[in-house]
Amino acid sequence: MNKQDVENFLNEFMQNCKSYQKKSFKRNQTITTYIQKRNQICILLSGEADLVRYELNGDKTIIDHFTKDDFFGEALYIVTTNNELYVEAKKACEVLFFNYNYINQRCKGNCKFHQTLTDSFSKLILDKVMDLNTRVEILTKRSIREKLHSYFNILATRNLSRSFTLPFSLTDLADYLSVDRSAMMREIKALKDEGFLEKNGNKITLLYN
Amino acid sequence: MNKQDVENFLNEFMQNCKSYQKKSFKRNQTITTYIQKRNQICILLSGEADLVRYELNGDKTIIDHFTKDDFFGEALYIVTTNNELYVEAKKACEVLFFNYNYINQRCKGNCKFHQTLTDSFSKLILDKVMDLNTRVEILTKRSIREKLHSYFNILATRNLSRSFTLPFSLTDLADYLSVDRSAMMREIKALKDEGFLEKNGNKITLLYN
DNA sequence: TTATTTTTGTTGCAATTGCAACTGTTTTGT
DNA sequence: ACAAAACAGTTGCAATTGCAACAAAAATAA
Repeated sequence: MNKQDVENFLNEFMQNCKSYQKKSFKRNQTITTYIQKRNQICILLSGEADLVRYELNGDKTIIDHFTKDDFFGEALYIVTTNNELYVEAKKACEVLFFNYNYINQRCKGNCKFHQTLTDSFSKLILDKVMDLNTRVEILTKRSIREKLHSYFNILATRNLSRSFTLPFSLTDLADYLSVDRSAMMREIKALKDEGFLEKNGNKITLLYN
Repeated sequence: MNKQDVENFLNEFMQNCKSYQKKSFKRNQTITTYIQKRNQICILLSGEADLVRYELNGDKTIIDHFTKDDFFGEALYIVTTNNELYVEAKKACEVLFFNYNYINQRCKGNCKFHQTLTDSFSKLILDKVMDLNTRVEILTKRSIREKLHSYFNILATRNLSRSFTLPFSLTDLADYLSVDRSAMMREIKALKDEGFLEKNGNKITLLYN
């Protein structure tokens, strides 16, 4: 199920089924928290949002980054720790909320769109697994340089080009890679100086294979 | 679906369905690789195995650790990079192989166990998502001390006790946390000296809340 | 049971990373 | 349009981490 499929499906779903809520959020508003066990599934219809964790020492980690048609919710993020996680709108967002229980249950009207959702859900989850595996792949790299290299390669592959635009700010990139921002900037500068890449604002071009 | 459920299900499955292969492996043998796109799903019936990646520089990373009734396979590990991943037997293993396509297809005999598998699969995947989220949670911690703290807390929570046995050797723990072994040992020693934990071989007791 | 391999435990030293503290630029909100 | 906030870009210095190289203990294989 690709992004276009998701979009088509959602349009049909929203026209035919009333078992969801749609809400709008402004920049910096909290869309949801992963504290209460609400079995909530959310789909981002427009805008951008981050799943973030704040440590006691003030460190912020961007655990995930969501764009149009991404889905999230505590039903998809079950851990054994009791950290407080927030989904924060980075831009104005429209979000669809519904309950995970619906996914494996028929709704009262035996609505066929729930069935479609059920059928699609394992594929959506597999996408989520892929994202998480990618994230783990990057995070297990032992140096900032390797993390950048790994992440940039993934972006280049996705973009089918050695040029690509970073999906978020450099500040957020550091949080995503879970490294200090200034140390990351230093490393990016070194990569530029050594001729491994070119950088124009948020646009990166890799100069190696 | 807990471990007991998985076991019961597998027993029934294996008695009633022939669309799988069962193989045995000795210690250090490679069970499978994640290179070819085989859509293979594997279930570990007995023994222990690791999903590992070898970097060009020789670094080894333990991406995942499998014990009885865990399932794995490249159908569950799709990334955009072309790294070679191996599943290596740490002890003598028995493994069940079948194809992911079976999961969303009826088999020729319209076997009801495939249906059960289909129904169970999204739950199994959710468990996988949980594991991955936990892994990301640990890996995003910025220091070895925080990584250890985070991981030990998870083990303590799972074990419902502040005492627990590490599920793998200290050497492998370092690979799992993606840090240098000697640096990790130094940190464990510091934690002992500072009175945060006690250690007896692979048994750890946390002395804080 | 003995030899071999793996694991544990340690340490000095070098390299990397994080921290703090700035300045200038860009973006956002009113 | 202007003020405020966020972001980008730097740097010195301290702390942490990784590397290399051991010896001793434990586990495994023959």
